[in-house]
Amino acid sequence: MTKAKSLAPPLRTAVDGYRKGEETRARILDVALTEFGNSGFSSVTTRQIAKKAGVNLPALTYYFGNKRGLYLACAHAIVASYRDGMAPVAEVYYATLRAPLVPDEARTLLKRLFAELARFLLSTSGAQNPALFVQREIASPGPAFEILYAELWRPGIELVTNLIIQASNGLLSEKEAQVRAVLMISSLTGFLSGLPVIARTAGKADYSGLVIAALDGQIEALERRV
Amino acid sequence: MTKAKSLAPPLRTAVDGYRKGEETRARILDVALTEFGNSGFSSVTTRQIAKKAGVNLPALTYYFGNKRGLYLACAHAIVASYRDGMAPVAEVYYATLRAPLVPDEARTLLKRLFAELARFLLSTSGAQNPALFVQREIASPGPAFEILYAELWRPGIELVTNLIIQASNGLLSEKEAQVRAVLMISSLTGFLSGLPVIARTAGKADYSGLVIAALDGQIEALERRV
DNA sequence: TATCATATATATCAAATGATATAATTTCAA
DNA sequence: TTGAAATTATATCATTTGATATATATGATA
Repeated sequence: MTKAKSLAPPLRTAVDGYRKGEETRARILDVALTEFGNSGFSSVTTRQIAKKAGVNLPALTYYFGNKRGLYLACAHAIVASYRDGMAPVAEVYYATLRAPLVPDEARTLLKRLFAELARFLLSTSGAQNPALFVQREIASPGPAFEILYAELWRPGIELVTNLIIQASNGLLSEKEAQVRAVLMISSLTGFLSGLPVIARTAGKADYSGLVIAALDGQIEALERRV
Repeated sequence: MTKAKSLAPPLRTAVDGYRKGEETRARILDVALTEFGNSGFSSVTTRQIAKKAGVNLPALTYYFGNKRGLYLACAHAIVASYRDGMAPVAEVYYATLRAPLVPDEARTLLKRLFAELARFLLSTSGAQNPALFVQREIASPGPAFEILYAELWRPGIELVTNLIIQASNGLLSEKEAQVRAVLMISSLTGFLSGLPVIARTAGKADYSGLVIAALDGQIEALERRV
């Protein structure tokens, strides 16, 4: 019964194949990340991507199956990139879940976490904007929602919520802390979306310092009293 | 030379015409606001809108010229809706620009402003989500960018920046205050985008109280010392 | 160098989509 | 009631778009 689809392309993975092929694959993925990140799934045409990547249309099919597959590959690449970029602080996650923290420790960890995140997000070189990609997918779920939700959003919110609760010395309920977590993270990604618009009037600059300072203020202001 | 395009449809406006026509127009606009707001310009097809509005395809052309025209009409409707919804606080805007304020006054005004905004945004009934519409258009400029930027974004940021400067008793520079303004507003709109996802785990609820409390905390924490 | 898997290119398809010409119907005022 | 303006419906077009069949070229390896 299993009709062998004899002509189905081998669908290059990231490991096998010749060197040049992998380069092309990477180039396509790179362009796709930029385009999808800036404009979203359905605004971008496969032809646009092919053209900007300097390949012809069937190359996308050859390497990624179809448009959706390419989009999913972008999502996976973003998850991996976050993993790498946030590795220094990732350990914090597990540390937090293991032992309870003194409020001031939690506060410090929160600050470090957000500083790292802000730096990572604001530093992503060039036109590529993974945060926008994620934000869009969360705001209106598309093909990559489940991945990004499960791999980035949920664990991120959970970690921050957890730290906020501990920083507030238990003064904030789970729900209150969660709201604050979402607000803080959203403010960062939202800031990134607005950045080109801000630069429009205020000029380009390195905002990471200012953003981190503002976030530190927010963290410092978390409920303290017992 | 001016060739009279004799057959060009009159392009119904909101004022003239028969009653039933205006109702149909409103119905189309309503559906468009929902669909565009949830999925963005290019994800939504004119057929989808026509179907959900219970009209046939040429009706969109008849009332709005083309897809882009319909999208722009949505943007204008959103601007008008904000104007109405925020009218109670709009006066604050002009008051602020006229006379300088004592820091505590500015703080109070900021709180009132954000409370009103949060209530307005979180209360928008049903599936319609104008904040998402605006956010998307700011993040990746489309046909309605100029309108929304000039009518909502810029004045909003300016007002909040202004108030923050005054609340901080001049301790914060224009740029610092602007960053904080963008962060605070972004956190709100970002929260809205995330709301359906939050409800996924935490259940539906009225979050406006919690959000307002969190924002109040942020405002309270603005630099005070002289 | 011969050979075969890998990679790129050409040409084309079918469906979806925005838009329009045009016909039928409805509404309201005279 | 009637007639013109306003509204709704039908049928159809031209592009765009994602995708594929298929041909050619390239690179590794025996």
